[in-house]
Amino acid sequence: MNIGEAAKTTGVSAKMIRHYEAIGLIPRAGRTTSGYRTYGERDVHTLRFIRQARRLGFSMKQIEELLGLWRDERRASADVKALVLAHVEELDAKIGELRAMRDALAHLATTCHGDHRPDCPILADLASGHAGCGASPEPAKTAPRTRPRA
Amino acid sequence: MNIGEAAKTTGVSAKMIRHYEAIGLIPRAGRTTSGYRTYGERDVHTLRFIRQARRLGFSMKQIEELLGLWRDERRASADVKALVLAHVEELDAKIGELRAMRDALAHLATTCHGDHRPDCPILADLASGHAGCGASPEPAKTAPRTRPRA
DNA sequence: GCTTGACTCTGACACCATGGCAAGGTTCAC
DNA sequence: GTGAACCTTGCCATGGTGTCAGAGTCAAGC
Repeated sequence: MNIGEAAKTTGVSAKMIRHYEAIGLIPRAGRTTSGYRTYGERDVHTLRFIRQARRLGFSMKQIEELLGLWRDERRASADVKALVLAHVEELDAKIGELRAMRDALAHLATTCHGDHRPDCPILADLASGHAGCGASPEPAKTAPRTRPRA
Repeated sequence: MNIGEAAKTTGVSAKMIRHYEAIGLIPRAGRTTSGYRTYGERDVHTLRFIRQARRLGFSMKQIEELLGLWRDERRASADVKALVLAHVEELDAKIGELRAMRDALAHLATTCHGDHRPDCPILADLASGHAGCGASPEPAKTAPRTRPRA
């Protein structure tokens, strides 16, 4: 299987497959004599695993750990669960931040009459510098942009 | 006021002030004969406006528009409101995605006994490739990382 | 006046995950 | 053998921020 077909069947772009190889997330693919990468069932499986984890918002680092656990026959399921629960907490934190922003903005919007006149409490509030959103956003792992292809 | 002091009083780092100037978000600052940037009340005001908007999760592009409206005496408050409501929708979408991930993961976690044994439905699910999270995450504007300083 | 420390300047590199483009090689069907 | 569709590598871009390096500037103390 060439990289294009692997991409098609796994939903991971060829570009990303190469990238994952480059950063060592997946082992170096086999090559034909002319240098084309080749993929088998096993590789496809791994790629699907990765795509699925990305969809669930895991960072590459976390996915590395998940892959390690996946490949380790002697893993303890508790380790997997802990990793997942930690990620759930991250998501909760992120959601909380966004919701604080959302609520602050929605409230602000209600204070603005929204017509042709120029005076606008929203701008006044922004200019005042006085917060309105309690959240103190973290670096905030960007969610994976899942497959524009599939 | 030098850039350092402007940074301190506005909560925008000196680095970012220079960056905003470089991308044209704020006008070029005045300079001393030796090349130091100087800032006045007006600049401080603008910077606080920007910081506040970032805190509320607006992208730089949106902030550019907000600044334009802010500076335009003849704006219609409806334009501001529309911009804000659009951003609220973006936030809602983002929150929805994250919550879908969160719920899928939380559910998955409940299926895993989480002990010393290796068998783990979480890994099995990831490996199956069969989704579990309906969300199809967008590029996902990273939330601003607000001031480690203040 | 000289030194020292705190500031400033510019520019480059890093993050993270991904896309895009370009210039060239390969494979396969017609 | 030719063209289309694929593959290769490598570089640049995104967004918003930090960090670092090397060099200039300023003010205060001696």
